[in-house]
Amino acid sequence: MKLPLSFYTRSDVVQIAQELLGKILVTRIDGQLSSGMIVETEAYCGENDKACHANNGRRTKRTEIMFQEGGKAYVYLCYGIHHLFNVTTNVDGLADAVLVRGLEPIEGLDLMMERRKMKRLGNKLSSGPGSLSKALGITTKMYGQDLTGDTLWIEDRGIELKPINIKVGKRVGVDYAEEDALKPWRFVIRNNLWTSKPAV
DNA sequence: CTAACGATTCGCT
DNA sequence: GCGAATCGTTAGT
Repeated sequence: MKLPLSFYTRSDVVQIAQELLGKILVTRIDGQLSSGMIVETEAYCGENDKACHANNGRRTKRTEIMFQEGGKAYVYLCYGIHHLFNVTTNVDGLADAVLVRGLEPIEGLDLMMERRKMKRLGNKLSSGPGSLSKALGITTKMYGQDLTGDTLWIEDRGIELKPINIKVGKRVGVDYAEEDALKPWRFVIRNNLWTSKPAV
């Protein structure tokens, strides 16, 4: 079943990041379905987290969506090349988000491989935030998409993870955030092939 | 208006 | 393992 708005509007973004492991991220573009299980996430908190784009009152055109009510897609371009997909959380006025960094493909394998221009299936297909966005066809056109809509959404298919199967670590690529770079806000599924590089 | 840089990936060595 | 690719956003002039 599709996750309800109430899943996203809760206040503990770190908790939500952890719960998103094992959920299914789905896109439907031009009638074509593709999906995968979320195997890696990172939490970003608007208040008190220098790694977050919206930290320190930076409410700009780009970060605006994070300040609104949760349950929307925050997509932005990184290094001029890669589209990174985030889920916004919390209530109106609080800019929290969860970055999805790894996906285990489930449906639409051919479509994903075509988008990624890969000849053979490999874990590079959708591990890493830029890669999975491209595999699912997520671009900045999806900015602000409602996750309770029918283009881009997240499902719960009853997959349950025990705490022992979840690894926790510091976030990737945020060394500039000083002391906040050390926060244990990265969650990955243990022994899953589809997580991005540095295993915690 | 201008300049600097990033929540990265890929290809080559 | 290392470096280039590449452009929107941001902050400062």
